[in-house]
Amino acid sequence: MSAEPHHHRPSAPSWSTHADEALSRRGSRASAARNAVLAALDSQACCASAQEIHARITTDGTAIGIASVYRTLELLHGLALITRVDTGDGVARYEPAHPNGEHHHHLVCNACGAVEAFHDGELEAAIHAVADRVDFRVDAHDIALRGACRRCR
Amino acid sequence: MSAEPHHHRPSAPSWSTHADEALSRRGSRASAARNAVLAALDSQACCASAQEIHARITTDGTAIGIASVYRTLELLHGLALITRVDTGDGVARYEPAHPNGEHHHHLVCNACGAVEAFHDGELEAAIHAVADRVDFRVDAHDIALRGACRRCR
DNA sequence: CTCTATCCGATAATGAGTATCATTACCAAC
DNA sequence: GTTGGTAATGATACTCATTATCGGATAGAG
Repeated sequence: MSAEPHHHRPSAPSWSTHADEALSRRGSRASAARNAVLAALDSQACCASAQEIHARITTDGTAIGIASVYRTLELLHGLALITRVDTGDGVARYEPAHPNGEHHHHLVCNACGAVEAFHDGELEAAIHAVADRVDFRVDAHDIALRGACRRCR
Repeated sequence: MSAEPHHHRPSAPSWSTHADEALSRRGSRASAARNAVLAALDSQACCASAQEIHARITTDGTAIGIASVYRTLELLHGLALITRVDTGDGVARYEPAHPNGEHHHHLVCNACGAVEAFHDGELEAAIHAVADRVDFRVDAHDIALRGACRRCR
């Protein structure tokens, strides 16, 4: 296992480095397709669909098959390295899952489909309280608030 | 606004009656297909997909087209008479939305796909607090807790 | 009863996601 | 450096939920 490169770049604890390591540990091999998907995920602001990710990679000059995007996303999701976000339009979107458990939830505009992120500590606390109370082992939670964004209101 | 019928029958304030009235008010016509879908929704325990609803109606001896099920669900959803539940398996499920705003959320088993319902007042309160704080008009919220049900744990 | 807007059901089209499979390429061992 | 086992790739065929289309049926007002 190679040592972690302790660079002088504070702005990039880089989720993709974390993901890369987890994949290596898992015995997965590096490849152009996988690197491109990791890089795309790392640089996206919020969630993105498989096709959006593929389009961006293609635009950036790397030609990879759409199947590889789906495969990589499935693999990453299985390892809990990315989170699937379902906005209700029949398209799965994904975003990096940070190892410290830090995460956010989404505001979905019913009119234009825009997605915004928010975080709220009390909401998280309420979720955890419920999780302790039910007869169910809760591993994750998805919350979406739906309505109208500022522009569509 | 008509008075709420204060019957001696606590088990049947009947959502479908409420839905029927809302549809008539809207100028929609009654039909065998629509009635069958309303009845199916009214009698289901939790959420059901379009195909499940269609299968049940067919089994019960009424032959209607699958397109009518989708059409009716779309109409009802547009009037906020039903709620769409997305469990992440690419299939939309629906359940009656009760006029008093009473609703529940879902526990989804990642292993077997089972869906259970739960309700929690504090969670609702936390949601409303967030809704007031964000720059977004929040009309509805979806919450899904994912993990393993008792049998799959 | 007639007329017309609405709804119906069968089916074709759409589109996201998955399975298949021959080929390619990583990488540990030699 | 070469090699061999095997995972990964990409093109494409496929599945399947959902939507669009369209000719015919029907509710329900007048």
